[in-house]
Amino acid sequence: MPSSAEKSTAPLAGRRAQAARNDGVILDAARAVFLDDPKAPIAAVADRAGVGISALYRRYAGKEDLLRQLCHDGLRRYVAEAEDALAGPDDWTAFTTFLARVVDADVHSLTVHLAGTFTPTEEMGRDARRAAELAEALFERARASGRLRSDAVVPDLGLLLESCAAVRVPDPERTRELRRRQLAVLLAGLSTVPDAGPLPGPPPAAGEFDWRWRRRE
Amino acid sequence: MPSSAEKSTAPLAGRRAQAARNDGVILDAARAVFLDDPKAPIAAVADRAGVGISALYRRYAGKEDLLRQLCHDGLRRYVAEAEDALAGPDDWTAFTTFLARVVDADVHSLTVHLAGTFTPTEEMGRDARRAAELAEALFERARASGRLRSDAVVPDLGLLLESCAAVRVPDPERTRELRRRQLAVLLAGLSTVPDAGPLPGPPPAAGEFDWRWRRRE
DNA sequence: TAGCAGTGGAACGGACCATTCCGGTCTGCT
DNA sequence: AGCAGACCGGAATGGTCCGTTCCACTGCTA
Repeated sequence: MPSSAEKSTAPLAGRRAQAARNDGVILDAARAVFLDDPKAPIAAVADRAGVGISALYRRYAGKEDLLRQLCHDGLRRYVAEAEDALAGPDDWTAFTTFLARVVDADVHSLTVHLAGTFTPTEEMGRDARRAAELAEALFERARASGRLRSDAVVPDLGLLLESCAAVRVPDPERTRELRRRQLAVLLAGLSTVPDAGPLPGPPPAAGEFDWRWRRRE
Repeated sequence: MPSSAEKSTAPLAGRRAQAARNDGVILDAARAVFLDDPKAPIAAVADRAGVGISALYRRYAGKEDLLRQLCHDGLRRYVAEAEDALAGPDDWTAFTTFLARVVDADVHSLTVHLAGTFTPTEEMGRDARRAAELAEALFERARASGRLRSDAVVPDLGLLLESCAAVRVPDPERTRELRRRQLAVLLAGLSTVPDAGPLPGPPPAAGEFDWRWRRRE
């Protein structure tokens, strides 16, 4: 309990400050909780954040609202990482560091795995489209670098991210390490190799993973 | 109507036959349902099987019992496929066909993903141990063939199977195709390649994925 | 034809959860 | 100083979902 010493200047003190700080605390807690279990109860978030349920409902109209927010944040993160990577000079490096960052931040769980639990906004649709464009750009540059096997296609990225997100152990830090390893294996598998035969079956198609976004009834 | 003519020989008719047939129908339905959603309600299985709930409870003491049975079957399937593959002459082929079969049958979802929903029997423990031995044997043979990259370790198989099981679209047949593709990528990634750097981070350890088997409370 | 294995499905009781509501506390303003 | 209201903790509410039990019924089987 900081007393009334600092008043107006500093980054807010007292009740207001606590409230403002809670904004972040709650969002962080929500991210952690729903990352661990997409259908965790709201109360779990409140507990994790160390606040009451009211603090949550003061900020979000309901669970769906919170989920949507979280998912949208993840989407934005994805876009941001893609843009950042795209700014780099080396084609292959841009591709791999983008994937590494996205895997590290578990953006996939934050977006795809939360899909269907809320009705998306129009803006999310736009962001998703933009994300797809950027991913394609990254992919094309990777292909241009010549290090990508020729029968790999853009939607393979979906498979790759899903695979990495599936790796999961109780300890988050260890999870990150194992995912990095898995990513390395997958990237090696998608790289040009002299002998390897072609990948089997029809390659994944563009919208083939969108089914998750259909509202679950 | 078929009176007491055929009594013991023929595949049974009438009430008894129906019952015997239901055994299989129910098990199939249960597999399909729980593969799709490990926490599906019992009623979903009954519906899918086209029988009443009683038909289920006549055969299994409860949900846990059914799940355990299903899981054990999966485990046995795993062992059977491993033994079968081990009998083949070519080291690398034995390894890859084993994996393909296990992935096709979705044995991973049947075992690991159902873990923690029931208390395992002692026999399952034995079978699990045997499964691990066989997997290791297969892995060592693959290594002996020289086609496996040197920094791959046995527990990487767990990562691999988890990854493949994570691939999932509404259509089961398409799911199988996509998983085959994913498996191909992963195997390529685990194969010996001239330039590739070493895999990052500490490799997965032996019991590192056993946490799922701890009873969820 | 009596009896019962086998069954369908309603009913029960409990667990779980989103959301609302009711005091209470502290603050910023007058 | 004092008060209106922002903010909050957490109990209470109402509803859904699900495992399991129960009971009436059917048609073999002996």
